[in-house]
Amino acid sequence: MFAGACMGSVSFYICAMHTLLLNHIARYVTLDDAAQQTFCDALELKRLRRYQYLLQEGAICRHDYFVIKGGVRQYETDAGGKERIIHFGFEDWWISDRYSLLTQTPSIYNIEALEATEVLQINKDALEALFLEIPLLERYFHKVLQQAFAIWQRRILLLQKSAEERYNAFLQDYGAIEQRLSQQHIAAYLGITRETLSRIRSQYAGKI
Amino acid sequence: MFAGACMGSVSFYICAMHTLLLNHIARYVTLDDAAQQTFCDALELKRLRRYQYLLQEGAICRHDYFVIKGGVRQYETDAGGKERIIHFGFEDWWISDRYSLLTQTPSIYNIEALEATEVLQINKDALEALFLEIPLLERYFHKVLQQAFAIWQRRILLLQKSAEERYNAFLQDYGAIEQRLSQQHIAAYLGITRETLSRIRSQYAGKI
DNA sequence: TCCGGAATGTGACATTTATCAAAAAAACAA
DNA sequence: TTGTTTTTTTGATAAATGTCACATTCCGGA
Repeated sequence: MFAGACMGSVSFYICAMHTLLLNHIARYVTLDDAAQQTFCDALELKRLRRYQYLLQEGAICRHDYFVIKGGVRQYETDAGGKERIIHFGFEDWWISDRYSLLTQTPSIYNIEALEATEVLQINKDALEALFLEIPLLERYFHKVLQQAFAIWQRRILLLQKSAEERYNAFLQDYGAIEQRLSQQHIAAYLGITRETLSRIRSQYAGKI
Repeated sequence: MFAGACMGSVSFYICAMHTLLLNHIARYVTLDDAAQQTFCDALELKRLRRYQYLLQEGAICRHDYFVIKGGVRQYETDAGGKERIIHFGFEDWWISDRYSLLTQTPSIYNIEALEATEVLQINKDALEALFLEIPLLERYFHKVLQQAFAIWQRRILLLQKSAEERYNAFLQDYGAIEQRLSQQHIAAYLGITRETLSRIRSQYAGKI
């Protein structure tokens, strides 16, 4: 167990499970050991089986989640029962319902594990408290959000284009995780039906 | 002239043009007078006539802009010459090409004044330097970005819905600025043609 | 006031995508 | 393996939206 591995001398409080996140942070800011320790202390590991929820519609989102293993999807179920995926989260990605987290109102989204998944979660209030203590930490989260924002801006442009263009862009951006997703999830992410996606794909098969 | 009004004793360095922005900041964090002064010193006023560009395709975006009067649109012109508006900016909104700003690569967007407009601009590097000096300032920008992100998340969901639903949501969210926009700009924002928008609107006329 | 250009509205038709139904293929469990 | 369920593919058809052409309205400048 990870918890066990964390016991013992002080130097072992930072566990293997934290390294992915600490490396991620190191790409943006340089935290000293004490700050790393303080931050890691606020993290909690959460394991999910496939189909298990990280967040369910109607609940208030109180955590930000960093995926260290596996993958999740964040989706809305509309009045007609159709699912629209607005975001995926795989290794090295932060995920949560930012709107619910910000306003502390019930979420309209579900976040569900696509496979066996492990995330590190941090409580919103705990994180905000840490920002006061460690300004560099806020700088990290700010930078990560800036990057995410830039990507989402691009996505908005994409959603205004044809089904085929969206799929091409998806392959470019998410080629690495394409094999881990079902067609219907890709379609739900692109805002098209699985039938349309299937037809686009079969066109390609002919061309290649 | 504003510049003139700013001359004289030290207590007048913060000008009328800054109050909208300072009030905006005050809604998120509390800056002391010195910090306000330092921040305002980094700002520059820019006036635009209608149709004038704040940013042109191909240029590297080096500023973040806060609109204090008037309005702008941020749009892409695609290969077929069709314009897609990804964002508007009116009073009390920050606007810029976050991707270009972040990566310092040429922008694919134009930002153009829709009417006579005044913005306060701040240089990216100057702002980052200020973040080190005034951590609360980074907190403010982080919070503003969080809020913008939440709104954009919602927009992505909307873009996956029907033309009519998008228009309804637009009226809800931007009812206040609807009269200041032309139909074709609204259509370009919603990702539909102006003909389709015109037809949706004429349906309503019948219902009311 | 009138004129000319831009924006908006309308109709006919084309294209894209969704919907529904069912078959084929793949994944999974006993 | 075999049987069962889920996912993907395929076809026929419907609905939504786009395109093109042109009429109408709106608006600012001479």
